[in-house]
Amino acid sequence: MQEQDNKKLTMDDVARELGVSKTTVSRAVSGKGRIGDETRQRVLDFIAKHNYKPNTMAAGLAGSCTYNIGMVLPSDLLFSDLPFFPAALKGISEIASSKEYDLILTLVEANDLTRLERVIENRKVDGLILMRTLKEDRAAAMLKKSGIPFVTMGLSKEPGVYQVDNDHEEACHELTSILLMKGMKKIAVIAGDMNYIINQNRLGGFCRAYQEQGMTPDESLIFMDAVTPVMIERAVDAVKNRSVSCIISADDLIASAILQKLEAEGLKIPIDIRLASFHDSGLLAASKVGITAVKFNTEELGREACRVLLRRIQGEDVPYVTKLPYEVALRESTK
Amino acid sequence: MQEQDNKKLTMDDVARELGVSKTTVSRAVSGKGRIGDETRQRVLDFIAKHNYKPNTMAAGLAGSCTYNIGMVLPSDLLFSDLPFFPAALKGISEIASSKEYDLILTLVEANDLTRLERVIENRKVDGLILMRTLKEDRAAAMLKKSGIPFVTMGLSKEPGVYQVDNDHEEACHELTSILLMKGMKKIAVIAGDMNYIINQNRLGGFCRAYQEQGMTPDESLIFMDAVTPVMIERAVDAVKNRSVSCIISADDLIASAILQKLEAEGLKIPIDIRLASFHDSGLLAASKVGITAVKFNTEELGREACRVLLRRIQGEDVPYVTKLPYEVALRESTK
DNA sequence: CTGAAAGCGCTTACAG
DNA sequence: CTGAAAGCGCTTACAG
Repeated sequence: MQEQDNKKLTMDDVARELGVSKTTVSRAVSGKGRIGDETRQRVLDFIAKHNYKPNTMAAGLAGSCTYNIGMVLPSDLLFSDLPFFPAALKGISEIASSKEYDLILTLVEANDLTRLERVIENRKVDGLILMRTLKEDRAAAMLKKSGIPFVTMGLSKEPGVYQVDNDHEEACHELTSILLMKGMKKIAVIAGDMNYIINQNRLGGFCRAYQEQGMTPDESLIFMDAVTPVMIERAVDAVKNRSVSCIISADDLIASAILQKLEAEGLKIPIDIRLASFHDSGLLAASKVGITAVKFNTEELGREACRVLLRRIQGEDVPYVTKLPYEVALRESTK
Repeated sequence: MQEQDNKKLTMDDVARELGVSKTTVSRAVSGKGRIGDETRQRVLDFIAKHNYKPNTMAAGLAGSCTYNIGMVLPSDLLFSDLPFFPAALKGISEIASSKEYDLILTLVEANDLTRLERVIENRKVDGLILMRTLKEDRAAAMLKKSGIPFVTMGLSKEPGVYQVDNDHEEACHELTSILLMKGMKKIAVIAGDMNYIINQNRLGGFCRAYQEQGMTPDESLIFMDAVTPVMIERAVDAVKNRSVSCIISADDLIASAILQKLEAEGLKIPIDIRLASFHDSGLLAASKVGITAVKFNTEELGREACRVLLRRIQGEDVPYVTKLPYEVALRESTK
């Protein structure tokens, strides 16, 4: 009780109280360097009892390690793809905090890397997670050059980058294959910002499914970069009189805009047209008919990304690409 | 170009190159301490040209300042009250990064303060923003004891706490008053977790509006802690045959659940019943009828909270309570 | 297995 | 207005 109210204990205090050197205390705390079992235990006991906490700033300066990991998120993703960020964050936070790491969150605006550069140059983090990959990934390129460990959520085209993904390509491939086999030959796709690799992967899986069945997708039914409600409405307009059997929406925000538009046009699902989506967030719960969707465990994606990063920081060998499973939930909307 | 690839410049390097002391460089960089205008300019020019960046760890250790600010969020709020966190985050990030501060995000689970304690004990931040206030605010209490500057988003019952809020009490008071004056005497309220002060404020404003018009709200029409869809459905069930004129929903997630339930029950808005909500997020865009809502500028709330915190960190005097405006948008749902 | 000492890159009294 | 020097609290060769 007494010590709690005093100035914080330093390593010096601990060493003095115990009659050992700072070196010894440091070794006991960090687990690095040779030290007798008994001595280590004595130090550890004392520390636990008196609630000593090493000063991160000092440790960082001396050992160049911060116990911080950086998360980098394009700020527009805060609002689109809504359920993604919170879920991923929760997973990352869980693993990070179990290893005593804290999280520094950097929102990057468009193509402006200054905030990210500051974090790197100030050595505020031991490693980073890029929460989304881009076609022209200047952030990934910069990080690679800087030599700091990092992992991306989603596939990256930069060679030699550690990446964790739900395999959206394969997921969209499977979804499309199923729809095709069910007899829907004319499928439209409405996808978001094609600068995000994830959207490219989805589209890629879609096309591959067609090709594997010896068909070619109708390019006039593929709508890319549908980032505003108006663009989505236009896409639906362009689709509605062409006897399309099904629309695949590249995420739930798009799907819910499509739903509204279809309703406004008086088109019923699955009678007049069918609909399938990615993600399966609460956004679609409002729909009376169940919407077929590819489901991902985004929290687990966050956890895994964080695990991989931590291993990289420790210098462990990790495979470059980790793919996590997905699940296709078939529901009424594609009956 | 040359220096960019070399080891990072240190303050020592700069001092040597310029033929001045480290002290002088430090003063020029920090702006603290007496220094000649001309000297300062020389140093600043050199720094800009050679892209010198002070090492935060070192500065932190010596001057005990981290250039980090902490954001603390109860993890359940990541998913409920959906639009709040991203918007607030964006605002905070904007101000913080304009002052060269980075953001450390701490998710706290239920009543577990360990993560927060770690951030404090490791002195990882210069100050914190509590993104939500609680009835029993152990986090606020702990921070106050620790003496570290912090501000809360939302009102706090702890005395002597700096707080920034949208004045939900007054907002709900105004909303309710308007509804009452429009002749809706029997209003039900469905509110979320009452551990959050914000929900108490909303309810408080509601009751005050009744009292000011010489009436008493019907307690059996006030539903608190409606945190699951099932509870919200039950509340609607309890309301539906009691000729209630309007339901006030304490946030958009609840409102959208209410909408679904009303639709399932075949109740039309505003014919059979009316509805008003807080926030006005995209969640309600799916509704065909416009939903009356109190609107807040959450991004600005984030900005202001961050400004207040930064002033506190600098030791400036700031009023304890800052209230930001709101707006009542009357729409079809309360016609 | 343990310790004395130098050093990480800053800040800040204290002198001048 | 400027500088020499001590110090922030750790880590880590280097010696023993």
